[in-house]
Amino acid sequence: MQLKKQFGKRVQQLRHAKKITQEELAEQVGVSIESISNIERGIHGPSFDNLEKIMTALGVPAKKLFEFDE
Amino acid sequence: MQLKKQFGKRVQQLRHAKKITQEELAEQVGVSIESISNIERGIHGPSFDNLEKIMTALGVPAKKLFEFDE
DNA sequence: CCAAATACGAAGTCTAGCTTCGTTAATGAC
DNA sequence: GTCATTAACGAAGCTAGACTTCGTATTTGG
Repeated sequence: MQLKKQFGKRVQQLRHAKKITQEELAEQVGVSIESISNIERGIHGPSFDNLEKIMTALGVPAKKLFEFDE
Repeated sequence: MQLKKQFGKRVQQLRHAKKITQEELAEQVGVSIESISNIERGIHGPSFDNLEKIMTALGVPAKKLFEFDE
C-alpha cells in the first residue's frame, strides 16, 4: 500500500539519475511503457522477475531500490 | 531467477533470528504455510502487498530483506 | 525414537501484474 | 506560442505467477 508508492518514487529517482526515459527503461526491462508508468506512480509493483531486471537496467543492487529518504 | 533464491534465504535468516516458525509467519502475513515455504526456497517471490506484510511481521525495513551477505 | 517443522509434487484457483488503445497534460526545445 | 517528446491517467481485458489445498516424504531437535 505504502510500499508500492515509495518504491515507485525511488525507481523514478534512479531513472532520472541515469537520464533515461520511461520508454528506454521499459525496453530494457521488457515491459510496456505503461507498466513502468504504473510502477512509478505506485499503481502496482513489479513482479519479482521484473524487479531483478529493473535492478540490472538501473545498475543498482536490490537494496538500493528500497532505500527511501523520508 | 537469482533474486528469488537470495531473497528466500534472507527471509529464512530473519525468521530464524526472530525465532518464529513458517506457520507463525504465514499467519501474520495472511498466506498459507506452503507459500512461505515456496518463498524461502525461491520457488516464487511474494506479491508486493505481501512483501510489505513480511517486512512488518519480521520487524525490519524493506532494504534489510535485500541485504545479501557476500 | 518421537514430534514438530519443513521440503516437495501435483493440480487447480485467482489476484495483480501486465497489455493495448485512447486521451489529456506537462515539459522543454526551437 | 508552436511543435515534439515525455509522462499521466482510464478503462477493459489477458495472463503469468502468486497462492491454495491435498497428500506424502524428509529433516531437525528434544
